[in-house]
Parts: sequence; structure tokens; C-alpha cells
Amino acid sequence: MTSVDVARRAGVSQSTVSLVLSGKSRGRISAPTEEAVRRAAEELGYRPNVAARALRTGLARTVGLVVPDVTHPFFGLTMRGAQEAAFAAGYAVALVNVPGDADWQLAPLEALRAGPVDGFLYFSVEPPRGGPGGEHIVVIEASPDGIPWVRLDTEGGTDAALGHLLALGHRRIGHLGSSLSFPTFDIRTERWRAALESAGEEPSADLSARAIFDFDDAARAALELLGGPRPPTAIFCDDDILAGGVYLAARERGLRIPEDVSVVGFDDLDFAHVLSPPLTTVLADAERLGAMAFETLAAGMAGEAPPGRVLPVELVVRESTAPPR
Amino acid sequence: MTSVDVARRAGVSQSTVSLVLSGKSRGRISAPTEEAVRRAAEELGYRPNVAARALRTGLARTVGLVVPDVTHPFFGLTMRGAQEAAFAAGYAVALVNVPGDADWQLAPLEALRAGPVDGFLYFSVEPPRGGPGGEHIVVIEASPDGIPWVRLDTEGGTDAALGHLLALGHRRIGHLGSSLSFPTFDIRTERWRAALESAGEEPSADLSARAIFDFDDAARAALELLGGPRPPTAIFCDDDILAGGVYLAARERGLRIPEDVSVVGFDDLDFAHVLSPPLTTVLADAERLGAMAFETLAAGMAGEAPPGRVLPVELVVRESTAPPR
DNA sequence: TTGTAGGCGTTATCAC
DNA sequence: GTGATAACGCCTACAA
Repeated sequence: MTSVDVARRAGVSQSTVSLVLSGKSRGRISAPTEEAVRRAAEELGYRPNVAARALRTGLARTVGLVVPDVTHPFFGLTMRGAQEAAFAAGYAVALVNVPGDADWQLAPLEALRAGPVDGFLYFSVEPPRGGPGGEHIVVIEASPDGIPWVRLDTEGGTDAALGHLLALGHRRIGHLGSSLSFPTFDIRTERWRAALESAGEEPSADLSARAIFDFDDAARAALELLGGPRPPTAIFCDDDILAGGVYLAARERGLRIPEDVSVVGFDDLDFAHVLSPPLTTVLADAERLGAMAFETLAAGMAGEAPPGRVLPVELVVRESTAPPR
Repeated sequence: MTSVDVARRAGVSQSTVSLVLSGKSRGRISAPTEEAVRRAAEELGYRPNVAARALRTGLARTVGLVVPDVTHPFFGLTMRGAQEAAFAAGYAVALVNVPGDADWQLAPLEALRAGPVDGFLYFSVEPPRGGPGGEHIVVIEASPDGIPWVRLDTEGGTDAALGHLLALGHRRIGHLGSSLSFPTFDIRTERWRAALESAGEEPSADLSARAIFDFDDAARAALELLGGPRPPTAIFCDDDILAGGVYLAARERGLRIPEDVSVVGFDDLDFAHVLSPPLTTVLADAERLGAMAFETLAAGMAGEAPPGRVLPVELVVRESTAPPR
């Protein structure tokens, strides 16, 4: 089932088929001929061979999606946004889950370079430097020099969360951060420090802990925070999952939220409002972020030099925050 | 950067390069020649062009992953398992998120057929019938005739959950089911009916409700269940997210879990033990399921006719279940 | 043991 | 307006 079969059936040459089916027929092919070709293709159920097209054009119409953890709901949403935008634009999406830390940088590039992929969407992490260059890349949730990016207004979200806590009267505000040193998390740490200092509070070591995105590990870290001689009256978490860990830790120590300790998360994952009490958190439109990322990549592949774009976020105040006792 | 460049640099012919680099050199190419070719390829950073290879061999070394909802953590895990197994076997994975209901059946096939994909992994849903056939398919969490599949021991898990509730003394056991009529959910419904009947209880309409995988919609459905004149003393949920909805509904009606109503979930998603109280649920190894699916597909593509495989599950009793009052 | 040559299905540049 | 024809980069008989 090739374009030759279609040509034979329509009684034209193969190149006429190609012209018609790739929409380059304007003013070159007569209407009846075009119609005949289309009908023949339809009847035969003809689909152009992607490999042949890619070989000829050098374009795969596929983008690689590099994510650190397919399992995290935030990434799930972002992936969906990116995937649907890509699909709508006629692009396929190749998924690569990158195992955390190691020299992951090589794997996806090695695997997907040289053919199957026209460009990359890197989630949360900086793309490997010093590749042969020339490939199209967009970074999500980071903003390295010289590479187009798309990210949340993390600064704004963090400031809103901390401002809320400060306005409630909290001063000893703890920070439960991600143990991943991605730029987006570095920003949260830095703004937390700044907020505390501006309120005359020292961002001391016993106010800060780190964990991976896992409820149990987050609980362990939260226990550190809550177990000191002068525990924080509120905890700002880099992520809702980490906030979930604080709930676990509070339960274990018999602490009530928000009476004994206020908690703020980030992302507004679905489960955030199922927790008891519902979590105050920063809402981020992950799906939109993913779609924006693809759009930016598409612009880049079309030869434009797209600027970085930032997506606003919004503090959602629920019931996990209250004035300190 | 093609194999011709490598050949020129190594001072051999292009076909020698091809032979060496695709491992077909055994007993045909001399060691020094082989060494020279490898070094030249290395120095040039040569990567074979995937499109050309796919065109020539007819094999894309890519599998399509069709998921109904990338966002659901269970799928996230399954995807990761499948993706890593595929990657390890030298396969790329093309992701397709299928928007729930519509005539989604066409989209992925249309898009990925004829070239870019050697086989499909269908998550939870039956693959479209009546395609031209001939493609390699494995279905996850369904077991249609004549197509290889991989699934959980849903029967065992459901029976264990219901047995636990029955042993606790519950008789009026409600069922909060998925509104998707996938086989895996049909099984749960059917076993729930059977369990109730065997205990002399009528599986009446007011004991059954359905919702999509969304906490709020699940809460709405749970409210239906809990709001009747003779509400159930326990609720078996098709999924942990639905169970989360019961928590929401219970909170809204001032009902305590497990004192006023027991709850059992399915999947053991991460958040299940963060809920208050921790959720009793059926643990399923989603990641392993995904890996098994790819292995089955690989076997199929290698010409074997793999049997269906079922993965055992296990009831995890936590604190959301207790005897009825 | 190595090289030559043909073709996979497209697209695109030419003549006609 | 339409049809030959030449690549694209690779694999693999087959010839040397």
C-alpha cells in the first residue's frame, strides 16, 4: 500500500499523488485529477509511510518529552497538556522517564537523537550542555541562558504564600523543600529566606528540611522540623506532596492543623482539598504550562526565536492556615 | 554525518560499516577492520539515522502507549514500568492520551499506524476492532479474545476486600464504582453483587453509585449513597480516588470513618495512607504491570504467541475499616 | 574478507 | 498541468 498503488488506481503518476496529498497542488493539478487521486487514496485506505517521509524531509514530526517522574501528578497534567497540543499540531510525542539523578542526561539524547525526534521538551531540569547543538529545545520550569523556556511565576506564588502566613502573624515559618536542586525549588528557598529576613526572623537551619516527593520521606523530614526545641508555627512546602508529609507527621505527634501548625503547599494537586483539613496551596495550571511548552517548541522549530514565557499562579486559601496560637 | 562518512574515514566501504555497526560482522570482517570502523564511528560521533533504518527494515523500534488518562497515578506508574522496560530493550515509546469516550479509537491508530510504531500497548480499554489487523497489540487490564493481555487479579482483590468487610460484620455494603465501563470495573461490580447475594443481602440500587476519577465527582456520588434512608455501613470503591471522595462526603455529612462508615479502596495509591484515617485498600504493583505488558508485546513481536498473564494483588488493612456500629 | 549495487516510499526538481 | 527521475541513509544479497 504505497503511493504507487494510489497512482496506478487513479491513473496518474506517483508524483501527482504526492503533490495532491501533501497539499502542494494549488494551481498545478486540475480539479478532476485531484479528485481522482483523493478518491483512490480513500478507497485504498492509503497512509503515507512516516519513515520514508522522515528520511526524505529530515523531519520526524515527533517531539521528545523528558520527565523526571511520570508518576507525579503535576507532571501528568503537564504531559497531557503538551501531548494534546502536539497531537493537535500533527506531532507525535516520545516519552522518556529519566531516573532521577545519575547521568540521565545522556540516555534520552543518545536514544532519540539522529532521527526520531525533531525537538525536546525538558521538564524541570536543565538540558545537557555541550551536545553537538542544533537541536530544538524548550525547558519547562527552568530558565537557562540561551534556551527558550516556559515556567510558572514561582516567585509570585511563593511570595503570596509567605505573605499570607506573615499576615496571619507567623514569624517562625519553616520550609519543607524538595531535595532536588532544580531551579524552581531554588527560587522557593531563596524567597523563603528573604521573607523571613524581612520579617526580622533568622532562616536558621532548624527551620529548614528537605525530602523527595514521597509522603513517607516528607513525613520524616517534617518530623525533624516539628521535633526541635522551638518548632515552627507554620510550614511552607515546595509541593503538595511534601505538605501531605506534614499532615502525616502532625498526626504522628498529635499536632492539630491549623491550630498547632499551619501548612501551605504548592501546585494544588487534586488530593489537596481532600486532606483534612483542606490544604491552603498555590494553584498552578500544569496543563496549560505543558501546552505552552509545546507551542514554544513549535515556534522554535518554525524558525522563530520565542521568548521565555511565565504563567501566573494563584494562592488558594483553604483551612490549613490560621494565626499562630 | 552518515555511514558513508564513517566509511571514508575508516578507509572501507559503506557496507562494511553497516555490517560492523549492526553486529553482523561475525566471521566476515577482520578484527583490524572492525576496530578501525568502530574508532572512526566513535570519533565522528556517528549515530545511524533511524528513519532510514526504519524505512529499510520496516521496523521502527517504537511502541505506542495508549492511555485513557495520563494524570491518574496508577497509569503514571504503569507507564513508567512500560517505558523503562521498553527503553531497556532499545525501544522508544510514543505516548497517546486518549480523551475518555468519543471515537478516540481512531485517533491513535490513524496517527501512529503506517510506520512510526511496531506495536501498541492499550491501557484499560479494548483496542479498536476491525482495523486492517496485523499489528501487534497487548491490552492492559482487559482480556479480550484473541489478543494478548496482561492484568491484575481483580477478582482476587475484590473478593479479599469484600471478604474483609463481611468478616467485620458488614452486610449493607455499598459500591462506589467507576462510570467507565471497562472490563476491570465490570468485574468489581459483578463480584460485589455476588458477595452481597451470598451474604443474603440484596445489591439494591440505593447501594450503588458511579463517578469519574475525580475527588469532587466521587464525593457527589458518595453523598447519594450516604444520603438515603438506609445508608450502607461500608463502601467498597473501585479505586482510591473514589475512596477519597467518600472521605470528602463523610466530612461534609459529619460522619466518622470508620465508626460511622467503613471504606475500602483499590490500587493503594501513594496518598491512600496519608488520608485520615489511613485507607484500607487493595495493593496493586502498577509498575510491574506495565513492565509485564511491554515484555508480552516484545514476545509477540518476536513471533511468539504469549498467553495472558495475571498479576496478584494484596489487601492492605489500615484504619478505614471497623465493625459496623 | 570486502566491495558493488539495488531498493525501501517519499518529496522535490526538472523537463515536457 | 503532469510525469520522469534523482536523492534521503541504510541494509543485504551477491559478486569479487
